[in-house]
Amino acid sequence: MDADAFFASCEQAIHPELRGKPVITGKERGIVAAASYEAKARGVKRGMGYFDVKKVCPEAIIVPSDYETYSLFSVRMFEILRRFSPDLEEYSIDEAFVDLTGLRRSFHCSYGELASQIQETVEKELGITVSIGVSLSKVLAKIGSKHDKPHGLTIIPGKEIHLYLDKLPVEKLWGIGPNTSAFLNKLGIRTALELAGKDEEFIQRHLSKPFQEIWCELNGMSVYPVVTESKSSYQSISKTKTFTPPSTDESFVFAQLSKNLENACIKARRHNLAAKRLILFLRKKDFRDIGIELKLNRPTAYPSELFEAAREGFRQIYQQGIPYRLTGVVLSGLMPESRVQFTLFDDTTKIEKMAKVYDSIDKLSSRFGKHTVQHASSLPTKLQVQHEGKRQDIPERKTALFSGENRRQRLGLPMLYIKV
DNA sequence: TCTGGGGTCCTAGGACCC
DNA sequence: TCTGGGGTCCTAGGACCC
Repeated sequence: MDADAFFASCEQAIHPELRGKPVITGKERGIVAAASYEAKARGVKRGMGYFDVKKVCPEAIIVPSDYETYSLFSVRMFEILRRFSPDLEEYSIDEAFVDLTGLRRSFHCSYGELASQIQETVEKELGITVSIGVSLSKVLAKIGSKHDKPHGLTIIPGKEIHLYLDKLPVEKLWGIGPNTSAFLNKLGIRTALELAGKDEEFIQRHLSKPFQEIWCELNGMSVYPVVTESKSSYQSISKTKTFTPPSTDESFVFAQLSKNLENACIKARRHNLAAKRLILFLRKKDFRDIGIELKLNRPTAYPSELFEAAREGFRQIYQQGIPYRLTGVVLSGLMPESRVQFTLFDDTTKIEKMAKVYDSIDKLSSRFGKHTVQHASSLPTKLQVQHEGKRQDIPERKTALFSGENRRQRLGLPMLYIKV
């Protein structure tokens, strides 16, 4: 099951005055996150900039994304599905896989009728429409759900699989991206049916595991399980930010990185996680990335423990005079904070102090808003305006430097700016 | 489609070990 | 000191997804 234009539909569900109108979400990002079908009909696409949106659809109503509301709709949607089957995979905020096997008996109806009931219930209770595909495997069900949108219900029985794969280009398949499509095309395979029709030996010779699995699924052999357990934790946490125009200002670029690092750590601490590895990367104007992965002495989610490594890593990847458009950090090798052990050589007193500092920072943030206290190294973020000739002073906020800056530096403690 | 942000998993090859 | 054969772990990078 896949909700139709989910974010936009949620907006229309709670704001009746938006119904029937071209609605776009993602105002805060500057690009289209979701577009209602009214907007899509006028040529609005995901990822479009608003300049282009205004051209094709001047009457579009653009609203900021409201993730809390969408999550609420999502939760309620999954609750409805659970009434039908406990074997539910929450695949994304607006998509789910449900294993209906065996349920014809208890509901006294066919799988198709069951799906139809699900669809009606969601639409009646939540006021949004969904599309459903019913078939023998997840890949086939996904094809079905996309086959007829919005408000579609497509059943693909084993005998009719070929009818749905025939006209379907391989690049439309779930799990096959531009690269594999190009490769398959070189092998003379253009449609999903051509891929499914190859024999097993051919598939094993030319393709790696993920694509062998897709081949099985296309042929009605289910190999992807419906994963019932909800994702409890993260493998990695990343924060990236694009800035325009691209910058050659080293301190500005590092400040961006620093800010991302702070944000990633905030998220890690919120989930009580500590990272064993830190990845830094910069994206050049031409969209090529350069990055470095650093092993940390101690799993941590405290920026002040990471800055030294980050500075060194940054020094290694940063090239003078090259314009960058984005910085990113990834915290990986995550483990529960409670399982972090001290080594013989850790300065436990210092670490405990640091823990207290960050605990306080997090408390202040929850009371007064994010970044009430932030690291000084993230501050040059606001100095961007130099491209127009002169630097502006730190705007927006009046800031005061914590006294004792040098002493804090000596102690390896973070420097703090306080919003007044 | 000249391109935003946050994720996951797989694979090849090197380092190292017995 | 050189050699064969077999295995594990780690890392960089690729490919995809929403």
